[in-house]
Amino acid sequence: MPDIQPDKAAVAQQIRHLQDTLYVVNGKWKLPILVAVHQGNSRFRDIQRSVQGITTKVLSMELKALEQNKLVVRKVYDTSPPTVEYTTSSYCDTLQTMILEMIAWGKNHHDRIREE
Amino acid sequence: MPDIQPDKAAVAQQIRHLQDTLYVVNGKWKLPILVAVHQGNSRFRDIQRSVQGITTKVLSMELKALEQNKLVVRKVYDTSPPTVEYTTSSYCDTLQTMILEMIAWGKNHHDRIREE
DNA sequence: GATGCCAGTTACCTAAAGGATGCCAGATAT
DNA sequence: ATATCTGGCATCCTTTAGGTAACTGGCATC
Repeated sequence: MPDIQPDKAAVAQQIRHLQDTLYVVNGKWKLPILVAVHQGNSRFRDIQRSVQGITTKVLSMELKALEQNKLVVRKVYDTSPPTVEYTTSSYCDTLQTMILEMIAWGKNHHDRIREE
Repeated sequence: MPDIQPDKAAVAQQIRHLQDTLYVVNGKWKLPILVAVHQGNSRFRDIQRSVQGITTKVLSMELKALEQNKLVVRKVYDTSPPTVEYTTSSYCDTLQTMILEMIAWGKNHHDRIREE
């Protein structure tokens, strides 16, 4: 009976939330793509050039996934040839502080590694 | 000559920092494990029970990787049988705000998904 | 009229991540 | 005495992420 420890349940809950986030932004590329798009790269090739090393196939797949998760918006303009524009959604903005934290940590970590 | 756009370089730099972070905490399990350990689960089996669904093999591998990245500390006590204790390092604390942001976002995202 | 740009798609392949199962040895609990 | 706990390791297998390369079809440019 005293086996039930409420804080263990709370920790488990936190871990589940964390895993929900990881599920959406998993992989090498999703967050870098979001940053690139958010910073104004709206065209497919521009994004590809910003995110060093990504191939067209992977970028195409990742953009689709991000669109499904409502983080980016894809608009096609009926020009000739058709123009495609990617933008980040307002929902994507809710990720901003998290991403900024990750960028800051990465910078700090990089400096730290170089010191060794 | 006017091809060089300084803010493009800055964006590229940010993306690189982000990728450095992703490199350290990549995969399904590393951050959940860190949370579990940080919250006081110091024994192997306790961690395994906290991080739902992880197998001993994967946990063992991930703990080694985290130890190599100086995020967790492994101590063996010379009892019989030997007791093994995992704790988070002080360096790991620098990840805290980032992780808290991720947990918060995951919670919010989960609620948002359920509304649909 | 050949080349290159755009926004991708398709097919194929490899490496790595992750999962399933079984095992060990000493100790404690039933 | 036997069942279970500890901290893992070894083996085998499946899945998936990601990479390579080639191609498309309209338009513009050289």
